[in-house]
Amino acid sequence: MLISVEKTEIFESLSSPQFATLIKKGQQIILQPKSILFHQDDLAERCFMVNRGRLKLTMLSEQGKEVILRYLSSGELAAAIAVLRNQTYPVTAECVDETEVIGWDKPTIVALMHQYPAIAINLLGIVFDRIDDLQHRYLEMCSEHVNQRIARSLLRLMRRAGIKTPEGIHIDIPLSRQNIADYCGTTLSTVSRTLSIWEKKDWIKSGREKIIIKDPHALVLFAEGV
Amino acid sequence: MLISVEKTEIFESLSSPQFATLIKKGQQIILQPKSILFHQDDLAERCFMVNRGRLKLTMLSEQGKEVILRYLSSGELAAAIAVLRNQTYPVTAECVDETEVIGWDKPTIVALMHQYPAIAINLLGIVFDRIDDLQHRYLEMCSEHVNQRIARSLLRLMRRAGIKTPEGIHIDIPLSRQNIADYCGTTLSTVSRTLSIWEKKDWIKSGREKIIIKDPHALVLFAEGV
DNA sequence: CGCTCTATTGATAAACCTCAAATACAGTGG
DNA sequence: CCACTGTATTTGAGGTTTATCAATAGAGCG
Repeated sequence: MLISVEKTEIFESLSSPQFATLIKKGQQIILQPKSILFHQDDLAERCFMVNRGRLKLTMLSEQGKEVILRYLSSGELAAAIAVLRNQTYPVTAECVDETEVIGWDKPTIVALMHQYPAIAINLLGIVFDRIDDLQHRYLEMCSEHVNQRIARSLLRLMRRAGIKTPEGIHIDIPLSRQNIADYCGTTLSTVSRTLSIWEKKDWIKSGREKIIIKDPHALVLFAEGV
Repeated sequence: MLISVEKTEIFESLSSPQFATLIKKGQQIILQPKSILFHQDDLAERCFMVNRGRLKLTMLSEQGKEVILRYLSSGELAAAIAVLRNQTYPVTAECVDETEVIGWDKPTIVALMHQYPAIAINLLGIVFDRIDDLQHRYLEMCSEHVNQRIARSLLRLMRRAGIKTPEGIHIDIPLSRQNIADYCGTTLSTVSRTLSIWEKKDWIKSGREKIIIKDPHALVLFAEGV
């Protein structure tokens, strides 16, 4: 298995032999695009680390509207805290590309945490980032207009999955207008209209499920209401 | 100090002597209503447990709009994860009533976590609840109409701070229309209008900074879009 | 009783969604 | 290489929701 300590967020302060033990105790799973790793309201029996590919984490409202919470890439964890509780987890994890994950069941991960307290403490750091991200997005949802939120969403996705190209920074996730709408709580039409305007201003370049950001600075200013 | 293990969320699986040690290592602080325990973008140098009274956790948007993240009551923790990172924490904690907290500085809390791994693991459980709450509210913000969100907010506050009275369930937090608006991302006028309607339907009874819920079931049905 | 803070309510405007039709694009099989 | 098919995207018209502004009424306090 091609897993390095460096690319993981959870095992930062562990030694290599400790890390090897952890991976050995987990189970490798390979999934096809669009398959579901775990489903909303499943009992959280295992937690996972993405090793290759990407997961899309979503929630479904009672009216059936899908909301995207986050995209996870290599080294990131899913259901890591949920597994510690004997509860269901109201989130669905769907593969965007072909995706490889390592899974640990509850007894294993709990035992590992007791054996290496650093894991739990690292996990707290990771969770802090999640809360921070969620709180900021919650703040934006409460206080900003749709197209500001779209700008911030593109910038956020760019920071997490951006690849430099001659044309600009390419967001390396297949993102439809609908996906962007689900990510920032609006509709396909509104996203499409907004992106059209920005494309005319040469701030972005977009295609079918593809976004390239040509002028991040303009988007930042726009998001800040300038 | 009047602190019991039972009423705290963090120290659940600790023995009483262990618990006593923890409290002894902390610092007791008593604050007047409206005073600020920590301010948005302060460096998180201590974490706190509320022992008496209530804290209001808020964030401020770039345009100056206040958003209420949560009200904390006895036994709940503030800045508990932020303190583990050497970072600022974008949240303000303001006292609603006269409030007593216990504070621990970073070296102390880190040492305690290494000494008693159960603390870090309990903390993960608490943090899970926070994330769960935030995710649900984020979902609601993304997918529901204002008055559905107001209904859910009242129900949520009722569950966390409700007191049974002959008239109905009283939310034991001084809540102005503006507070409710800040809690669910809308405006004072909209909240006032909505509550007026519900008062006429006899679902609630409200006064100056006071809400009594007379028919929770009606609100639940309304929130679910029935 | 007057002062201040909170709440109510109306009128108006802006933001945004919904619905719908047309167009562009990628992949497939002939 | 081209037509075909299923998505994805664009764009318009119209309506709903909700914010904004503003003026009035009510509650609590010294």
